[in-house]
Amino acid sequence: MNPDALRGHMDALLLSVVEAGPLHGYAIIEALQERSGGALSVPTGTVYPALRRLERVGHLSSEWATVGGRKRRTYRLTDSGRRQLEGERSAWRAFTSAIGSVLSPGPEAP
Amino acid sequence: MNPDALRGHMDALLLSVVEAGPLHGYAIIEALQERSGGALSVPTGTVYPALRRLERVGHLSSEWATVGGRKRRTYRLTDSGRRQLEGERSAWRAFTSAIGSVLSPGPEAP
DNA sequence: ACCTACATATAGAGAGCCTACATGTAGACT
DNA sequence: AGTCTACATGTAGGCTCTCTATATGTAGGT
Repeated sequence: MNPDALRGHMDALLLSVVEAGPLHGYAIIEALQERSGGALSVPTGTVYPALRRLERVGHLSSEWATVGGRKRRTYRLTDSGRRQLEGERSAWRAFTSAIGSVLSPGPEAP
Repeated sequence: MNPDALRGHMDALLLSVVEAGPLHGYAIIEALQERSGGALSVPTGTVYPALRRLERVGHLSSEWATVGGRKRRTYRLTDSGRRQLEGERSAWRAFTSAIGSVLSPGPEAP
């Protein structure tokens, strides 16, 4: 997967994964990989800063927890984040539709 | 359309538009807009450098022409570009599939 | 004279994703 | 005891692409 292709879609991915329930960073990375059938291997250096960014703008909130002697920062979707995710989903549909119509060869079926 | 979303998909778009036949930059911008139903308004400052880049790596070739007193640089898909376009299309399918499966809520249908 | 459409190009900014590196715990295996 | 892997978070710096803004010039209409 070309890294650049993910540009601008990372937010949607992260928000979508924490939608069902709170998750910590490491689990988010695993969930991303699992839900994409192994196609998405997003490095930690991408995910952790992105999560902080999403928290900074209010789409996520976080709290520390200690499980089995390990510290986890668990992220939760805020109301703002939920609205954002809705927007991201419709933007995604518009995006794929636009690119798809350019990429698909031949005349489109009416 | 969020500008960042196009990252890494510009090449596929440009190659796809010149697939049917040679076009010059300005016409490529119009074709992009038309074929996407108006969704894609890519600025000249994006397209012209991108076309030069694609020529530099060998996916496009260009030649100057003068039509109605105006100079045009007309781009044509090379063999390398044609192969690249094929790869871009399958990458696009993989990409939408991966993101889509993460974004779509609820359990997927088997 | 002025404005719009056509046509190409470059400089500089901005943002975000990646590679590497740094740090530390828990548990399994040798 | 020592080593290795999995778990877990984080930062610094680089890279590349897209965008904004600007520059330049022709053709044609009003």
